[in-house]
Amino acid sequence: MTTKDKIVNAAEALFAEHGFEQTSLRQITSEAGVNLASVNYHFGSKKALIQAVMARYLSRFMPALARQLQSLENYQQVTSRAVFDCFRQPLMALTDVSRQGPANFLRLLGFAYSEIQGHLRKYTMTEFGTVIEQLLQWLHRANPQLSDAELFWRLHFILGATVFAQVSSQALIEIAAADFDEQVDPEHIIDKLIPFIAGGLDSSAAG
Amino acid sequence: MTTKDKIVNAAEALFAEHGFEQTSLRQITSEAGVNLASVNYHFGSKKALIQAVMARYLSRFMPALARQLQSLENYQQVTSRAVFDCFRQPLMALTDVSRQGPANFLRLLGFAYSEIQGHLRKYTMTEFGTVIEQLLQWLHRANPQLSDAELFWRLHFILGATVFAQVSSQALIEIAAADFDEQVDPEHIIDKLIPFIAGGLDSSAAG
DNA sequence: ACATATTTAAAACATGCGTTTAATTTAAAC
DNA sequence: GTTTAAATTAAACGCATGTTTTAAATATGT
Repeated sequence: MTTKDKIVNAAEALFAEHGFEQTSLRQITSEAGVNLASVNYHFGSKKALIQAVMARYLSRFMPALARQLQSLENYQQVTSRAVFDCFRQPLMALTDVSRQGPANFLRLLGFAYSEIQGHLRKYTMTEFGTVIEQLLQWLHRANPQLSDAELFWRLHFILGATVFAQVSSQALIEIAAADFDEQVDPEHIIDKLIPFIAGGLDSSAAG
Repeated sequence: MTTKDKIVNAAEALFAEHGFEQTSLRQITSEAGVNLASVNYHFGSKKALIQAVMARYLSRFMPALARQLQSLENYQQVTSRAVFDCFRQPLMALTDVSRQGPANFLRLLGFAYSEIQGHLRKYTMTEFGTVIEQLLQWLHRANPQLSDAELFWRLHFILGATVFAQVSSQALIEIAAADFDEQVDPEHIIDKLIPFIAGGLDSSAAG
C-alpha cells in the first residue's frame, strides 16, 4: 500500500470518529505510520486531504444512486418509501471501500455539513447536481401534494435526522442496548430511519 | 451589567454562531469588552463557561416544558402533534433571555450534541431527567403501537432533524429565498418542522 | 481611615496546530 | 554506473489556543 493510501485510510477512520477539525495531521500520520510532512507533500494541505477522503466515497455513491433512481421508471406509482429504498444498495456497496464504509460515509457527511456547511454543499452540488435534481424530481412525483419549497425543507430535515443519527450512532446503540436489551448494528440504523423519514415526508402540510 | 453577565452574553452569541470549539476566549472577551483572564477568574475554565451558557436556557426551558406537558392531562386523546406543540410556548418564552433566544438555544443544543455528545447528554439527563421521562410517557400514550425502543430511536431522529435545521437555518433560509421566493423567519422553521416530525413519529414501523 | 477581600489588568507560559524547509534516502532513466 | 527525479525524514517556523501568574485597582467592611 502506498503512502498516499495509508494516509487516506487513516484519515478516513479518524475523521469519521472525531470530525475533521478535531483530528490533527499528527494523529493521522502517526496512525498511518508515515511522516508528518508527507500529507502536505502528497495532498498539499489538510483541506485537500479532507476532499480526497470525501471524493473517494462520493464518486462511488452518487453514480450508484443515479442508477437506482433510474430504475424507478419501471414503477407506475412511486412512493417516498420506494425513493428512499434507492439509498440502500449504493450505501451498502461502500463496503468495497472499507469494512465500515457505509457508516463512515454517513458520519463524514454529517461532520462535513456541520463543520464546513457551505464548502461541501457547493462541491456536492456542482459535482453531483444532476443526481440531486433527479432525486428531487422523484420525490416530487411521489408527493405531488407538496410544493417545491415544502419538499426542500423536508429534505433537509431528513438530511439532519440521517446525519445526526449516524454521528450519534455509537452513543445511541449503547443506550438502546442498556435500556431496551436491543442489539443494533450501525448498518441497520437505516432500517429504523427509512420508515421515519418516509412518514415525515408524506405527512400533510403545516397547519 | 456585571463582567460575568457580559461574558455570558457575548459567549452565547458567538457560540450560537460558530460553535463551541471554533470560538476562542479571546473572541469572547474582546466582544464583551473585558479582560481575557476574567473568564477563568469568574468561571474557572472554558468548559464551565459553556455549561453556564447552556444552564441559563435549560433552567428556563425545561420547567416550562414540564408545565406544558402536564396540561395534556385535559385531553382525552393525545396526538404526537399535540405533544410537539407543547414545545412552542417554552421555546418562544426564551426571548426573555435574549432577543434571539429560541434560535440561539436550538443552535447551541445542536452544537453541544455534535461536539461533546456524551457530556451534555449526561448533564441533561441527570438535571432534567424527569421532564424527559414525562415527554416519553406522553409520546408513548400518543403512539401505543410503538415499542419503547422504537420510540427511543425516533425521538433521536427528531432531535437530529431539529438541531440540524437550526444549525443550517441561515443557509437554508437564503436558499429558500433565492430558489423559491419564500421568505422564512428563523422562528418559523418550527412551523415547517412540527408536521414533519409528527408524521415521522406516527409512521408505521419498519418493514 | 484603614485593612481586607474582591475584581481587573497585562504579560507570559506551555502546548498543539498546519505548514515549510533543507537534507537524506530511494527509485527511475539513460 | 552515473545522473536525475521522486519520496521520505527530522527539525523548525509562525501562529493561535486555554490557562496561570503577578501586580495594580477597586470595592467592602469595620
